[in-house]
Amino acid sequence: MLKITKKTEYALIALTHIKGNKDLLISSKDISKHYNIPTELMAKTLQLMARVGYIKAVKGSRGGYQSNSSLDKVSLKEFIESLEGPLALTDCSSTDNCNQLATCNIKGPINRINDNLLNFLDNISVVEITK
Amino acid sequence: MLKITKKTEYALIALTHIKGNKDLLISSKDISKHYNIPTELMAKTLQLMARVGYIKAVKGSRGGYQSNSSLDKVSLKEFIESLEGPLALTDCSSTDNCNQLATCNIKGPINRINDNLLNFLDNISVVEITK
DNA sequence: ATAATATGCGACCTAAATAGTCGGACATAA
DNA sequence: TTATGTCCGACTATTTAGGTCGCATATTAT
Repeated sequence: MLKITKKTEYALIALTHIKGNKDLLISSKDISKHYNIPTELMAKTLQLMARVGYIKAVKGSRGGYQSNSSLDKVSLKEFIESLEGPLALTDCSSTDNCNQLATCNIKGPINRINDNLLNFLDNISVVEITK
Repeated sequence: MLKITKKTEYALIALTHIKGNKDLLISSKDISKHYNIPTELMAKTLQLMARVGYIKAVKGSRGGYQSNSSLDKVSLKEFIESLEGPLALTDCSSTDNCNQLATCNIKGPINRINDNLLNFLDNISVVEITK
């Protein structure tokens, strides 16, 4: 309930580690071993972050990942959503497939809270975590 | 991701409905039909709320539920936790069964964010939703 | 009395989301 | 040409959420 996923956790741990070793190439295995994270899952998560552009990948032997500048302006909301999809407190906040939609008596307040929550996450910068 | 559960949703809808019909006895079926909520699940949720003390139950034919005053001071955090258990952004925020605990490099910032988030939910009163 | 209609409660089942695994392709340096 | 990387999709397992069922108890109307 209200938890962030392991994927997001692993992503933040990895990102922090990579940023802490600026200019060095860090392999997926390095990180997964260091932090006791399942190898394949760590690999997949790093690939995802590379695809999105948060880190730079270097292929081949002696390859690895490198910190990519310019994620200073990325908010936690943006970060999570780019890895996991849209954030919302309820279904009706993002989609409209809800069986109570027509008669719902808490839609207004809930959506207001949802907005405030997303705003809260949007005002947290990822670098507040990774630095 | 970050969603509140249906149980909480149903609880809030029911509570709002019951409070809107002050002094009247509202049955579980009434609510489940009105809002298109699975009967048994609505029943269970109402029983839970009655047990916690948010509403008052009257058994027997012509029985039902009634609004219980003095939930004005209940926060959304308190409400959710009493129905679902402790809220936390990560495992390490509430328990200590985490495989990264020893080496984790984001524990500090994450727990700070967790605190702020819980604080945010603790500053929302349930009546802001139900009224 | 007893039938009808409520709540109370635990065990159970199902569905969906999350977490983790596997196999194989491609890239590059030693 | 081998060792060591990233890349990627499909797959399986586990956990959590969502929903169902059966039976007990309480109360009221008939």
